[in-house]
Amino acid sequence: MGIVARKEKQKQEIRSLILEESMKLFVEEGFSKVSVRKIAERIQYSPTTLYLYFKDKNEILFYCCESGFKKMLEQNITLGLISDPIERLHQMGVNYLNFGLENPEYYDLMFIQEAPMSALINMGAGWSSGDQALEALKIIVQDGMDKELLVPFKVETVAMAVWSMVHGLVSLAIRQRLDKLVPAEDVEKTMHESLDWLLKTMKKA
Amino acid sequence: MGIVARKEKQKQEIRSLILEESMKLFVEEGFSKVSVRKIAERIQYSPTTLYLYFKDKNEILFYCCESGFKKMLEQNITLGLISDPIERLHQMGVNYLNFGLENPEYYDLMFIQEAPMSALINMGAGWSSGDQALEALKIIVQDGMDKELLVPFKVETVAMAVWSMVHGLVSLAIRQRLDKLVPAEDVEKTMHESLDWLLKTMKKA
DNA sequence: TTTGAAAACTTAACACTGTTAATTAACTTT
DNA sequence: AAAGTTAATTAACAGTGTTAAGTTTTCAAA
Repeated sequence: MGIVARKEKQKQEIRSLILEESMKLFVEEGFSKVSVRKIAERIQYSPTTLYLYFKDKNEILFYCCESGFKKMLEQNITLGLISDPIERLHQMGVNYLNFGLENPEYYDLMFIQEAPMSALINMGAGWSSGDQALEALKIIVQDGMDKELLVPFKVETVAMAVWSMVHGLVSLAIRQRLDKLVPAEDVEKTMHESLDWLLKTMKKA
Repeated sequence: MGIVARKEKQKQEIRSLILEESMKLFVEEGFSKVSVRKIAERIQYSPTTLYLYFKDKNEILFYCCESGFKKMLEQNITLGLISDPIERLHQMGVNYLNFGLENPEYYDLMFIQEAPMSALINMGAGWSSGDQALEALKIIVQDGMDKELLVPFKVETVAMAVWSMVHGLVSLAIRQRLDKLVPAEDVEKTMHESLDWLLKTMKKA
């Protein structure tokens, strides 16, 4: 059945086209400016056609997240070389901050907006590449404790703490809340200092 | 000029009415469900009337934030009794987590949404009660260092780290991202453990 | 090659959203 | 009472996500 396979392929191509153009749109203009009609206009289709390929707008955003996570994981391939858990964790944090600050629209979608998560709930599926990053974090923390560089504690708890901190930094920065604490031009520098402080502090004496 | 004063008072009353009803609305139905028309319907005025009292919707939300901060500060009055900086900081963190989890709609507005901040930028004014809370945090951190309970570091940096962490915890929880790390029923407990871990970790040995 | 069903796509419409300009109603001052 | 000022409204614009109904295209069987 070569013909049904080809049709399936075409369908997937249009799906990809929709996702690509959606991503371009919110990288260019931010999350709030992405509308079904604007996406449709870019791919030269009627707005309602999108509903033949995706359940609703949230589902489109959900799949855009996936590609965001891939982007994020790519940034972490350099990590493979670092073996010291603390240093590795530190570099992971630095990458996280940089990703957030360089791709605020992606970050917004992946971690701040609720839309993609409500799509996730309305679907059976999980969050493949999203979970992957969290697993990596847990493994490093565990490794650090095994090598007695971190004081022993429940791994999930420490992982949650570390993730929350870097997420807190990025999300407050993106939403201009850190300007209240330090001058705007010092925000990025101070964010990195905060990360340094955390790692220095949690390191076993 | 008793008459002009009375008119001014009436104007302020309607302003308050708008704000009260707006707050009720998003406590009941969440931020995204608050629309100008819904507010107007509740106070039995035409939607456009709101624009005679506020520049736009963002400005309404901005003033709702103010009342959120007041609510938050109220929760902190019990803090006055605690003199030990670490314990005080800990209780402050606990209050913060509780406020976020108990008033997710308020928290959303105050720290996650960008709308109120863009209103702030379009106004000359500052963020009176918002800044106040941050000052309190800085003072405690400074106090902890003075009393040699915390290792010396740039105060803004440590304050930013602590705030980011609790904000990260709350905002990830509100957006259902922590379910990816621990089962939903353990989220709240683990959040508090993360906070405990931070304070235990940052305490000078 | 023509027919007919299935798939792909579009048009029209609904019920919303924030916001502005023009218009009417109400109250104050002369 | 007439004129002027303020307050509130109606009508409208341009946009949003989404659904139902109608149209066009595709493609296998007769």
